[in-house]
Amino acid sequence: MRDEGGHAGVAASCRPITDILTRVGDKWSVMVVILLGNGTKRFNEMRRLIGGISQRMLTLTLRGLERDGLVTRTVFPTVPPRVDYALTDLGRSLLVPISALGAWAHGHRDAIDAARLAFDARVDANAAQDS
Amino acid sequence: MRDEGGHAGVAASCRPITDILTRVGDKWSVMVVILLGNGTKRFNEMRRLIGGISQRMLTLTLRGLERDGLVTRTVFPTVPPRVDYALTDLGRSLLVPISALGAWAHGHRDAIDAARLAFDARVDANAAQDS
DNA sequence: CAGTATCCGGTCGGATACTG
DNA sequence: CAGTATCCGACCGGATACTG
Repeated sequence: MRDEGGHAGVAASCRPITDILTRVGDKWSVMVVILLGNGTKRFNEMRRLIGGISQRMLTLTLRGLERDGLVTRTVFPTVPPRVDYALTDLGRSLLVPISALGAWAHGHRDAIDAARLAFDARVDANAAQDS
Repeated sequence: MRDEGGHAGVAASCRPITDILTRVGDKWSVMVVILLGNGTKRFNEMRRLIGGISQRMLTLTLRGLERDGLVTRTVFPTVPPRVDYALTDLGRSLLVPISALGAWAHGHRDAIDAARLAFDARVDANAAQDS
């Protein structure tokens, strides 16, 4: 019982993981979660803090996180309107493994950059040889 | 020093994390890494085990992981050709936070599904009201 | 067996304009 | 302020055909 016995169950057992990773692995979700990790924020406040995200994408990202129960959206019926976003308990619990992955990414950043440079150099060398 | 002081540094500090997550958050990378996590595999062997991935995507996924120094590719100049894929030390170290995230995903799967159902029901109810 | 090459539909995400 | 609506280019990923 090591790696054999894999009919199609491998894909099935990874489905939830991949599912989460595609939610959190998109262009902005992690940044939003981490940002909300240190406090409630308003819409345009996040927009400014992130700097580079479009209105549309911030809305879509927040809606996705809200749908998954990671973020709450609180509307104050004032004028001008005010909407607060915050992490739920579920969202805060996600912060733990996300931070672990973040720490890994930060810690191995140089190694990855070096690997990329080496790989690209090797590819370029091969391409030049095929002239 | 809590959440203020964010000019544009938030995006910068999340760049490596997002970078890793877009690599690992694509459709197949996690599955491939976990699969290689319990041993060296050959190309078509992985293709069968994953079941559902196209030849093209498996190639691209493996090339990406190889480029980042997470996977090694060993070609045996035999006939028919044989190519072995395995995790590097870096790749194995990634397995740790990935597994943590996997455990989180697995553990909170029901909560997320429930949140989605509730959210969709709420949206449907609002849509019906706007008839 | 282990790829590469090409085509092509679907989705992601930015830009812009408009609204309560 | 906090969105929605629309358009559109870029990229992702599957299907298919071909190769050493």
